[in-house]
Amino acid sequence: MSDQPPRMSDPPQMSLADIAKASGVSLATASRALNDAYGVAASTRQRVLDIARQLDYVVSPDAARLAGGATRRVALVVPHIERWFFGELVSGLEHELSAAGLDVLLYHVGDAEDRAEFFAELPARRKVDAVVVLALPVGESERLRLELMGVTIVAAGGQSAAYPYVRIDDEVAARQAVDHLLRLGHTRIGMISAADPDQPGWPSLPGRSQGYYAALAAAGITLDERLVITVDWGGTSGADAMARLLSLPTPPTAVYAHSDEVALGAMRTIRRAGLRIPEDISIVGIDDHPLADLVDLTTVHQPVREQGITAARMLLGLLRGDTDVDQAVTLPTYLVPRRTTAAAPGRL
Amino acid sequence: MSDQPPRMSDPPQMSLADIAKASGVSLATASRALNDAYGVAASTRQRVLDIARQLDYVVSPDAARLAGGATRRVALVVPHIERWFFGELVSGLEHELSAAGLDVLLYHVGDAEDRAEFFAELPARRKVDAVVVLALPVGESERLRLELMGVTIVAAGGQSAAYPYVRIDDEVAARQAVDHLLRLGHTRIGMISAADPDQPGWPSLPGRSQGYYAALAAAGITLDERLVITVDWGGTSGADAMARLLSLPTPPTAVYAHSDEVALGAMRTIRRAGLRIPEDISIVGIDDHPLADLVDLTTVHQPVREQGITAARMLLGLLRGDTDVDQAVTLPTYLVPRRTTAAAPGRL
DNA sequence: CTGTTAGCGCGTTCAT
DNA sequence: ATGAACGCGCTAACAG
Repeated sequence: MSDQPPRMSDPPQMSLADIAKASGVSLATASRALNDAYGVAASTRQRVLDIARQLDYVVSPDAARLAGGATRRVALVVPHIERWFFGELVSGLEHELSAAGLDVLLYHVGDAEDRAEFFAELPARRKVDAVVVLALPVGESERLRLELMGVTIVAAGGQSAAYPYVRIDDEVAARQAVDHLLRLGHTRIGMISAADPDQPGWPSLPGRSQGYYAALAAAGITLDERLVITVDWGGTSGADAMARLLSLPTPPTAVYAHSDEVALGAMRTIRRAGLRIPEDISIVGIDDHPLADLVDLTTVHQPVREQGITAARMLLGLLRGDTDVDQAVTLPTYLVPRRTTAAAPGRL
Repeated sequence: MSDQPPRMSDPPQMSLADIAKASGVSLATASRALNDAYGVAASTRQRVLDIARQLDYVVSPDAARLAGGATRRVALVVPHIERWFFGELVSGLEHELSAAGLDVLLYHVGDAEDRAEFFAELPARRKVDAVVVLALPVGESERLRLELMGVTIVAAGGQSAAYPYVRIDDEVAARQAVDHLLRLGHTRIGMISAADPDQPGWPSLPGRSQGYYAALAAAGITLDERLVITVDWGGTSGADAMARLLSLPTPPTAVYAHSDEVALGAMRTIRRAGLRIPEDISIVGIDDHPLADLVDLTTVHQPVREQGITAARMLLGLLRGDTDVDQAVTLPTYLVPRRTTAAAPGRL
């Protein structure tokens, strides 16, 4: 029942007028103080701020917005919130954004249809000051629509359109994975590529395919197209893809998967086929999913939460009008060797 | 205030007044029609609705709220958005809520500190019509704070305080897991319990411990307390706990873990110790995490996304003022036997 | 059934 | 540096 000593505040309704009166200033001055605007004596501002905090006052975003101010809201547009990668990204973004006093609106856009609807509806109502697009390609018309409404946009966990972005270099990550296999002496390396749900057959992360091609080319290995399989994202698909790889006349001695989840599926297929990892077949993924550590999967680590945090800070800077914000950040990735990769059979 | 350079003077922004005029009715009537209120001729309502849709008009939540209406926003208070369980729950909630035209605000409260702050400041105050608390125990003092917001509250993925809830029965799930082990002839069954981060040493899901105790008791097995280990949630902790279990004079022949993630960690320890699963040790988890299937982990399935969907519908009903909404829903769980459990050693 | 009117809480010109 | 007044877009009484 009894709360903390000094933190007693339950007036459900408390308006700017209240704190203005309590501070002995006018509404306008109180407003300016809270908004960090020009033309307020430092001492006055401080007094208002103190009173406001003491009274546990928060401006009503609704009223603020209506009066022409900012909404203090940011929309996160995310394709698959149930996947670890996006959860982690959202976690980082939310942390920074809410610390800055911004509210986070979550919009889950699964397929292209959801997306079209989102971009059609959101701008019309000016519900937010900014939009963070998570690893989602944004079309040109969608971009214009948003731009027109004057909302700031940032891409996190991937690059899209011409927005400021925070990402990793997928091609580099792919090369780190494949080069590792190459170094171990593998020459017959399969790739299980994760497809874009909206564009089956095409990798959703093209860089992760390009890195594979580049690595093979650099090693002077001619591509065997039968070794490349593109499937839906997810473990089950990975398992199926691996089965196809194993049924080849000459199966690969190593497999590179676009993601750890896919790699895990492949591992199950390999083991069920009675083959050993890494003695018979090596496998490497990308992401460094927390479970990768638990299954001893060799993978390429990418800093996911940090991408979210960085994107949030970038956005905050943009919103603040800073002129020196770096609008193109690529975070580093690195190989994490574990127990699913070893020298090619008969080569040690 | 600091917008993009060019101030667009072409805001396709239209108001209720516009659609009222276009429909040849008054503001009030238009409002009533849009809000599905009583006392509007069906024909009039239809006309207004048609015009509104045709003009791609959406009411401004800000103005609506300010004028005393609903915000059409719901807050999701979630502890660990990066974990699969919560992502899935959020996904289900978001889907239903946004389908009903509600916006979703995300409040991530990680540790006890976040939580204290959340409940102290109630950032969601006056911003939402309802809040959904995700698998988060709400204390009495916190409950009072929440109540202060004067909004509808629902608990999803767990029960908390006296709010309407959707959950599974953790004790039943635990019994399904442990009974399975018992049926296989195991008598020495260890438990790796996942602790509440805020209250180390105590299981965050007490029912999952109680089910274990109940199952053993029902089987007439006296509890060996050394077989129960409580660790932080997560795979690494599971691995550590398993190591302790293995170092016992007489290690268990089977292990029941509070979650699949924990079970995965335990599996790694078992395998690294040179023991075979399930020949030497059986292991079972709870959740049916998508990766459980990929590692052939026996577990108890719980419908996570469905809990989110159900909670959302419950909330919608409450908001709508329905009188016949079921405010206490417990969804069923079931055992999914896979390859990590087998008859007790020397008993087949 | 429908129209009129009065704010909701705040940012913003204008004044001073 | 500060204050007074206006209006953002909408819902909620009240009339009619």
